[in-house]
Amino acid sequence: MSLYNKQLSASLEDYLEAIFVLSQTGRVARSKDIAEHLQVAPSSVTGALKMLAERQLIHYKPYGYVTLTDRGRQMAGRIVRRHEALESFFCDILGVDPDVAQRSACLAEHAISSEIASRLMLYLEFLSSEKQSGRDVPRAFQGYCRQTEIRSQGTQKPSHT
Amino acid sequence: MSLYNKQLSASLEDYLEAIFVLSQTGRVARSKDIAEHLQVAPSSVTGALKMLAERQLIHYKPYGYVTLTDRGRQMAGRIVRRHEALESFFCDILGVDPDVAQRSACLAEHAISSEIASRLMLYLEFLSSEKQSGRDVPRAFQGYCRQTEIRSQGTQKPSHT
DNA sequence: TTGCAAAGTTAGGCGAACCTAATTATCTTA
DNA sequence: TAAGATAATTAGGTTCGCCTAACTTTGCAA
Repeated sequence: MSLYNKQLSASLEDYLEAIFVLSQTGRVARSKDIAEHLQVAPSSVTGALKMLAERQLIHYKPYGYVTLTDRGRQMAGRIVRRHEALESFFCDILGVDPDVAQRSACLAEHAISSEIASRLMLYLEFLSSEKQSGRDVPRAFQGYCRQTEIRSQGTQKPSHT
Repeated sequence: MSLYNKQLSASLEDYLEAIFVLSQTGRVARSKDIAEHLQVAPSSVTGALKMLAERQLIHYKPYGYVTLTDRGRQMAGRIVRRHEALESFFCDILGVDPDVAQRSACLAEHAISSEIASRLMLYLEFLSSEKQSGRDVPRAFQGYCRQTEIRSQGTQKPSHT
């Protein structure tokens, strides 16, 4: 009846991801850093850390440093890879503004199943291999987008600038 | 200070979408139908309908039928198109199980920006046009997936069946 | 070494979104 | 047309995730 196997909410996934990311750049993840990274109040972090500790995803003692358990690092890694795959797809394939891509990836990473995540990674790999074979799909798509813009020139409603 | 322009939560978007979908199949969307469609208790529907009415997205009177306003239909349409684009991408391009694709689309539709949504639709269009020109990218990807499966045959950890 | 600033936690409260149970309204049909 | 069935709403409660304010702990500097 413990929380050990209960799956994480989107919010807790964000905390776990933040700890992972911060652990990589600086050496330890402090509450303050996590709070800043996620733009929440420090007291919200405390609550989240307790939840993650109950699930044995982090080592946590009040007033102490936060580190990931093996389990936690594994799970955080999955989330980060998911995020990166989505961000890369939005930005590099769809050609969306990097900042927008980052923000949407942050939300969508909690929404897609693991089956979709792994397929997406494979798809990105596939497009890379295609490029090496001289078929640059993203580039062709860029061209298609430009064409479409031109084709729809006259059909736009007039802008108010 | 009204809610008119406040943007919808994921949950309210789901209700709006359900009303739209139900209005298309049967003629009117009853509370009961919405509740069944979204798998929530009828009393939850009542609360949501009040919120949507405050935002002038539906016509709602207690015990009466629910219909979309023009504004509501417009917004619901955007959500549905988003959903369809995601579902199609997951299923037709990535080759994921239709049921899984449907479920993830339902969640991800609330996560992606409108810029990404329109780009994704354009990308699907692009792949169709490519197919007509004899370049079937999804099919090539399928082949790539099969290859990868074969290549990684020996590197799998043994299954316990 | 003490004493203050910074960091972290606890306490208490709020809104969103759901639930169950009880009540009210509407519909149907005998 | 009146009663019972069905649908919808209200009332009240739970959980989650956040907040502010007050407090405690820690660490650094004089």
